[in-house]
Amino acid sequence: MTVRTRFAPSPTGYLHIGGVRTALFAWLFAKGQGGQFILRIDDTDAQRNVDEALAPILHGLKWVGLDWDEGPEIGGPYGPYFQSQRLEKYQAAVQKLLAAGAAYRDFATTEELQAEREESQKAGKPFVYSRKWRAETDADVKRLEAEGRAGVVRLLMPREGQFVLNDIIRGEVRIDWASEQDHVIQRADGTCLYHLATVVDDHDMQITHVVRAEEHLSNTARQVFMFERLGYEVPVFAHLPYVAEPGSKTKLSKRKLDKYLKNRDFAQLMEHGQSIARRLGMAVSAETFNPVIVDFYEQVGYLPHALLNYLLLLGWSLDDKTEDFSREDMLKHFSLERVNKAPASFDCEKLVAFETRAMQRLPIKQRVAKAVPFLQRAKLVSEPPPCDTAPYVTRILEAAGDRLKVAGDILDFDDFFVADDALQYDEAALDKRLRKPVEALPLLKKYREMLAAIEPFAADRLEAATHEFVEANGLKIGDIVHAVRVAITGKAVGFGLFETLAILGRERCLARIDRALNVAMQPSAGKA
RNA sequence: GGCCCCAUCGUCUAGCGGUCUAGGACACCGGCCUUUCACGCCGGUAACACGGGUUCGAGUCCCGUUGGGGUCACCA
Repeated sequence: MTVRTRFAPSPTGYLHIGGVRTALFAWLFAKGQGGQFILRIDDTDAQRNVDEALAPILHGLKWVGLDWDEGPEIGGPYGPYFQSQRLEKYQAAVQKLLAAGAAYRDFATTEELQAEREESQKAGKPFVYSRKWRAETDADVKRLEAEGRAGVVRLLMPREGQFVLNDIIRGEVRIDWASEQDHVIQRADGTCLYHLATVVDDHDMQITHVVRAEEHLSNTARQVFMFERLGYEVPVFAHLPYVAEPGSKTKLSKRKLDKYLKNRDFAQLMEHGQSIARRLGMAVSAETFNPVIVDFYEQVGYLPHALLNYLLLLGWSLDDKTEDFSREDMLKHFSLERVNKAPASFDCEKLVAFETRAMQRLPIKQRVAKAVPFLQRAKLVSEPPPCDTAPYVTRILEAAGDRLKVAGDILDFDDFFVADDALQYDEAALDKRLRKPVEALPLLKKYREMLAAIEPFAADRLEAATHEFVEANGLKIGDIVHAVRVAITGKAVGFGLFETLAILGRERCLARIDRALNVAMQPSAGKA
């Protein structure tokens, strides 16, 4: 029997980072042993814009490369894969449970139930429904309906003994049946609830292993109860620890961004992403654009594999040293047995470290291919790009080396793409390097003349000439290099100056220096 | 609060009774390199929550305490 796992998100409008990890583990477990990974949409809670709320989830899964064998868009032999389209199946299961004496019709009102709950709470006892409005016969049903009551269907849960679960990750877990409620599985209007639906679907779709987050652990007893009373084979369960907040053990949630933003690393990750997004002209509201949502990483230009590699090690490890996993390595080595039991907190710094390493290893050609779309989105390069774009960006990225951590970082080098007379100067750098040192402007002028004559206008020649220039004028290299950098890039920081000069070319360098000389003679913008 | 789960450096983890004076990675702190930034290199700080057992021997097994977390819907 081949292994079949599933990921069953509800259409919330975004893909949570913890959800990706759950999907990853389920995907790896199945695909690693030649099985199937199924995507099913838990939309029993019929919402209006399912398509709209689902799109980002499908998109996110595709982006990280977690492809599904059956599910939305591709269908499959056990469809439909949307719970909202499977109601008859659930209703049939309800009938079966009713017939088997595993469920009953119940006519209690919300208020009556609430009263019972409060009573047990007052008594300090766990709530156990009295089953007072349970209809045992058709006559009961008639009588209760005549009272104007609406009937739901509840599970007739055992009230003695223990449920024993053998979880792949957590081992043996015991729960007293008495602590379980008579859960509602069908509403008065005939619609069905999640617990029933998930059991019916997992069976219909022949799921062999339910790999899901730990918050479902306490749901397992009632689900297994249904599997058994429905005469279904019970799948194997594996409950993953959840992904926790940075620096805490509380479950990571999209709703607590304000709190996470107080974490320095998280705030930094966010700010870095937002600065890129802003330059792309994107909306950067924390509500829709933040590191808890997977889309964030795609928009900013992270490599999907780096995210996956990081997430893989969040709660799982192969041994005491292996950190880098190719997709093949992951599939080959992953096992649920080695998943940790304790929650793991989301560590931004480490994610960035994986990303940095992955980007460094990416061949230059691919780095260029990742970067160019960002230049286009920022309107720094036209679309389609001029034919000299690729070689030009290649030179920049070669010079930038590992300074490009995510593809969007290419925007740090926007100065290579703007017109000479549109270059923005960092005022602080201008003050420090050109306006404040008394000798700066005359020196820069002199250096400009040297540049005008130098042949060839190439990095190594420029470097040698600059050293000669420094020596001839009794300077230190720092006396000229910083001034030139500010003059030609507008910035205080950047990669090697001589590469920068060479890439820009003589004409643009001279034009920029001339303009900088002019600008530097004006008073600081802030004071003007 | 009831029930359930969890517990090794700041973080992710290795460790499945002796090889642990606890290993790796990220972060951090020094130093080197250096035209800025980044990288790189060298070195360093840093953990078995606590208390009882079991055992010749416990980070590793058991119990308790403490702490953390999850869950208690006609949500999924």
